[in-house]
Amino acid sequence: MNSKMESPRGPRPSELRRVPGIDYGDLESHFGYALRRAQIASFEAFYRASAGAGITPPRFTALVILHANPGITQTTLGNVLGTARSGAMLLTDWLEERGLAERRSRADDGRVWGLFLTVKGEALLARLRRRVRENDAAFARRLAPRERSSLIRLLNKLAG
Amino acid sequence: MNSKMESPRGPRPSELRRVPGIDYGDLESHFGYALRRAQIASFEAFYRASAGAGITPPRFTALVILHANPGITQTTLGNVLGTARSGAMLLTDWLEERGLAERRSRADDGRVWGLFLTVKGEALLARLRRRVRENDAAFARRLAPRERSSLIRLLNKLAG
DNA sequence: TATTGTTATACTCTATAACTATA
DNA sequence: TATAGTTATAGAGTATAACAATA
Repeated sequence: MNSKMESPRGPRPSELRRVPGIDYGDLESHFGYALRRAQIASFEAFYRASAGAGITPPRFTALVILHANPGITQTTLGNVLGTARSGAMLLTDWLEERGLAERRSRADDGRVWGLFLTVKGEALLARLRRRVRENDAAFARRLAPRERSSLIRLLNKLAG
Repeated sequence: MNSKMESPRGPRPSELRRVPGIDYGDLESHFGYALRRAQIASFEAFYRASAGAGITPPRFTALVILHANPGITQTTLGNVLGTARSGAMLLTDWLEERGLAERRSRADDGRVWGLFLTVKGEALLARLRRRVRENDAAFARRLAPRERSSLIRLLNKLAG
């Protein structure tokens, strides 16, 4: 791991742990609140796994998508990530500056770039994938095996 | 509802819907990704319910907490919301400027404010609570009744 | 005309650090 | 000394709008 950490400032996952003596009202019965709490907990787990590489969840998603869909355009990447074109551009810049991805011009359409992971990008993804998976598994260990598959299924059903 | 909408710009929940023809790799099997997708979907539902009032999920949480814990301090509110003191301050300012909450000095400790909802704040909370609950229920209708209680239980177990 | 990538700009959220008043 | 609130500042993320090149 590199000892030079990126972005020591800026938004990191907050704690959102229970504060003793506080009455949370009916918050616990809301799906929105329960999802928010669980997602923040999972963010924490992710950051522990990817600390030092500067890889956030959206960036990790971009690496996975580029690996599985070589030659994808920036606009499509933005659609997958749910961001505007300009955001996909900044993300692509970030990856390219670090030599993780590259833009290649495409003969069939002069307007678009095809995006590809570099060898370095593929290597980082392979390393991260292992650690993220381990961390995801460790995080999920709070549940019984049957509960885990049940939760994934329910979440995907809920997300539509 | 007021026709004057707040913050027409700025971050709103993005879509993050499946893009046809894209290979998502093993993203679906990650808890982090499934949680993120489900949470964004629930954000969308929340924003539909609270559109126009400028109430975000953290602000709604603050209203609920202030209602259930009258006289709470800003620092404690920040702990509940998982934000720094300065963030709790800005949130309190926002609520106070709109006449939803007020700061009262406390005789026992000159350093702190006691925070309270105003009559207007209580009224807004009552209205929002109904609509948020309805929307939460509509959102959850994608699941069978037994699945809903199961999901809430699993999420809370996961969040710790 | 419509779309892609780009650039410029603005806004929200939230963190850190230093300051003041009080404990 | 420690803590609450405050203020100032900075940074990340992301949106909108306008522009040039290409379809």
